[in-house]
Amino acid sequence: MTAGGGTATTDAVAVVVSAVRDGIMQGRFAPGQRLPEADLVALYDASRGAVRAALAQLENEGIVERERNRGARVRPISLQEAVEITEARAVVEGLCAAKAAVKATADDHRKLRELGVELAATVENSDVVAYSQVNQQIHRAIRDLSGHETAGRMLDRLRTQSVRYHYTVALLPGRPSVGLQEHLEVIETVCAGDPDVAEQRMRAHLLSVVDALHQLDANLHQW
Amino acid sequence: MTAGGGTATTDAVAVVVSAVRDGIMQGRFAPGQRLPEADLVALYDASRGAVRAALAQLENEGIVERERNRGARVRPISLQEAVEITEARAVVEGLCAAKAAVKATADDHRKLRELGVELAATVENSDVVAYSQVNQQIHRAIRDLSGHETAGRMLDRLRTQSVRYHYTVALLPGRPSVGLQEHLEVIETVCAGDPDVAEQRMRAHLLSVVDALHQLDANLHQW
DNA sequence: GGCAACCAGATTGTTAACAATCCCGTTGCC
DNA sequence: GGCAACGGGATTGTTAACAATCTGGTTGCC
Repeated sequence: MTAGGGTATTDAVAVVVSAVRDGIMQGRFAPGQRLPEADLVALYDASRGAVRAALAQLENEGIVERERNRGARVRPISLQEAVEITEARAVVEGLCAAKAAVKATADDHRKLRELGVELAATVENSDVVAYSQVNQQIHRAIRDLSGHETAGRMLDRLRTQSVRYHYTVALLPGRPSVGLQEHLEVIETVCAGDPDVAEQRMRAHLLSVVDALHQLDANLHQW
Repeated sequence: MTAGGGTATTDAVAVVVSAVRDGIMQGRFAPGQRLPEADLVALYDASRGAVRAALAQLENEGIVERERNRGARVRPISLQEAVEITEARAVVEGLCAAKAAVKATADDHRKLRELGVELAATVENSDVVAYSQVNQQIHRAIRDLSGHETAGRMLDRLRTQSVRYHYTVALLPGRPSVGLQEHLEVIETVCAGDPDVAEQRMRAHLLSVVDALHQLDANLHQW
């Protein structure tokens, strides 16, 4: 559940990093909210040194910003940045899809199609939470199939930065069914073994997420 | 000169980070070499805490690896990893080229073409060092023109990981003239304002670097 | 001679106290 | 009343000492 990027520092800091990151993802820490070291020490029963190291790492991951002598706060992500992140995902996951199309075995194809069926079920049941989860599983599966570790690390990093937005995109009316269609196409082209088409489809899918983000923005300004 | 990624931590650690990073890039610290904290303290006259924070950041950047209670060492980069990094660069810089093709002004076109002329001169003079520098300037210019900050951060990170290899690629016989040709094509298509073709050309260029890397590997095994 | 337990030096991990900086309410003056 | 200097409290930055762990060589036994 907890993005497992990077090598281990020490145990204590890893615990704090995970806790704060999850807290941000789940919205328990709001964008812009301050994160005083003393509070984190009390919350997670860690030493100040550990908290300090954890904040440094989170800053490096881009989800926390620090100002000298003024502490850390949750970094707010603008819509423009969410768009950029999704555009970057589009090209990197496109690369993964292309590699996956070449490398995947018949057994992998079966598992991918299974995930496709699962995703269809979540749309049928209008289960937005499950939709998001299976959605992630599909992207993760293709990223794993590609065997491209560098791309994997980049995607880990991008994901942690933008997860807050993913939930909201799935809430757009009609979005899940569009997303389902696109995912099924991606899965089929990966199974077909054509790297170029697989890449193109994956990119098209994520660029449609970019459109959805803009639509989300329009809705927000309307209110 | 010094890759300027990331926000500022404190001054002292930033100094150590830059120093060690440059040391690795220039080959003063060899891959696999140990980096004892005490040595860095003595070398850069910094406190141990600062050195420690710096090592944590360098680990996060992927150019140093640490094992608990066993210290830090320069992370060796395999050829496979260099290939992966270049493949990732291909798609991300492709994105930048596409954006740049749309955004660039007539003045930008002029400056780009100037860089192309400079690059041609370095090939004419067989000046490999200057070739590498102008090469970087061209890629940097396109990345800046794109205005895509997320892609920019990703490229910064990729670059610091693989700089050791860049020098060597330019040393392959005939490589500079091939690279020159490709760069000129990229520049012209960006100036033409067609995002799709610009992206395609940039990707083709970097995938040809991937080929060069493989060739480098073959040469190495021959010796 | 070979091998396992052991010990000293070196190296890293952790903690706690000290110093510097900033924020914000207060005071005194014009 | 408005404004600038001041000061206490809170928060972060830095340093130094202490504890834990690893490495490599040595000793003693079989």
